[in-house]
Amino acid sequence: MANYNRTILMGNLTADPEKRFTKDGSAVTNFTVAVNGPPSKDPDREDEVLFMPCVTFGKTAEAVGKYLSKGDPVLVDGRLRTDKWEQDGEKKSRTVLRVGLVQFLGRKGEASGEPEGASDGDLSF
Amino acid sequence: MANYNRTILMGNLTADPEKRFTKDGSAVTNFTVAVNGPPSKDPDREDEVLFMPCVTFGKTAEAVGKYLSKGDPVLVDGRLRTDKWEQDGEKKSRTVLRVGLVQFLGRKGEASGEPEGASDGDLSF
Amino acid sequence: MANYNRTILMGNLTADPEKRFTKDGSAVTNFTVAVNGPPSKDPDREDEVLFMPCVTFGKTAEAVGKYLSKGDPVLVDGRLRTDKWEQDGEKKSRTVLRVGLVQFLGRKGEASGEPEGASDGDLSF
Amino acid sequence: MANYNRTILMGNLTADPEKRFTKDGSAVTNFTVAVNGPPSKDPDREDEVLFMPCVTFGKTAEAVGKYLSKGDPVLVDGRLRTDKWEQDGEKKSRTVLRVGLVQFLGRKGEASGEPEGASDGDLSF
DNA sequence: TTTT
DNA sequence: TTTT
Repeated sequence: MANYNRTILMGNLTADPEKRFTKDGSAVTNFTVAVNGPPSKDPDREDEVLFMPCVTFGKTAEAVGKYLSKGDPVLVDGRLRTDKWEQDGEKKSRTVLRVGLVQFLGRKGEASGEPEGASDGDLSF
Repeated sequence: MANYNRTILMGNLTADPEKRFTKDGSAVTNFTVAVNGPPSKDPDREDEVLFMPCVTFGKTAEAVGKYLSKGDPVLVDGRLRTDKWEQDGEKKSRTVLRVGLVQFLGRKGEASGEPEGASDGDLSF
Repeated sequence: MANYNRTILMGNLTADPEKRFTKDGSAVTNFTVAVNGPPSKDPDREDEVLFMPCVTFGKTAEAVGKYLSKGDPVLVDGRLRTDKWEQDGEKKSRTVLRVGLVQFLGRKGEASGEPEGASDGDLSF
Repeated sequence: MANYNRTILMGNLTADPEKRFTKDGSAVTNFTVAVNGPPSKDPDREDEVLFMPCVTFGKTAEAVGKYLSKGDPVLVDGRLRTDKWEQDGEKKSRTVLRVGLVQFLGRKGEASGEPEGASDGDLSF
């Protein structure tokens, strides 16, 4: 059976990333990327915004926790996953992006030509 | 501000697509694509599956409604969007894929070499 | 038969774009994007760089010709195509990216937080 | 500086893949994928076809050499690279896709629903 | 819950 | 809610 799963987003962090550690000591970092759609032509409709919850692991998680903060622009590349859990006996689910590669695109409102780096999970050139 | 939004998935329809029409007569078709992850190594954890709700519009929506059904393999290419609504006074949201391009990959369990077509939204070669 | 063709690159213009017009008056703009690979670990090997020749048409071509110049960072999204021609009786070919969407990512060495725009071919959100 | 490089193609092998081994014994497999564009509306112009030279390494290269042959449909995901060499004192270059992930989509003209596998480079779900 |  |  044929399966493929790839998402590429560019946008801004809605808040500082949250880093935690698993029992075996490896980092897991969560953050949300806001990706704006085009300005709506209809003045009564607000612009479309995608708020995408993201997770990273390992080295990438370390880098994200260390270098990114609220408002920073990033490009993320990863695979979508349905997260499932129960809350008050109710089944809940949401789509999360498991990010393999993060490209830092500068700081919030700062120079773009230069200072970024890449946190390249396992996706080498 | 820099934004980009692209998702490419390959998987199978979880059910027959649901076609409806807007007031102005254009088609809107909803369906869900199941994308399997790799078989889990841990026998106690079930395999990861992504269930991605998809929407299509216009000509693509017509084609999807006409040619696809439960189980059929497809490749979809589109942009993610956060859908928001209220239910019993509670704010709800979920991520939906607005599909621009659908590639039919044959019918459920049928020959793949030949019979597919493409429903190419506005994304021409 | 099933076909799909998508390329997403982020890099910098190697030179000012070249705009021309077709007989029917629509714009065609050519440019090349340099995409750097990761720094080579082997000090004797030079870093990998991709030089990708790109073409754009219509409104996107106008915008590229007007707003981009040598060194500017961009994200491009499009489809690859094999260009063929004859030179001195020899058959030549090369791969070119037909760009549908260009995201301006600021000017060479300039602020990134703000001044970019998007030239969105036919790929609406 | 911000760089990103991703290509996703679906098409058919133009010939049997060619496997060789590096001095250190790891496999390198070359093949070309033909990706058809939409049927040309102009009957005098032949349809666009992309012929993309691809390389794979390691485990993926083994799998490609073992399971794929001329005509087989595949999805490939990777990064573009400019290959340079000299021929008769002339500098030559061409674009090649360094494939990280290969999805087998069945055999030439065979059933698609079932028999494929994935050769997942380092790009796990 | 949200970013620019 | 789920597909192969």
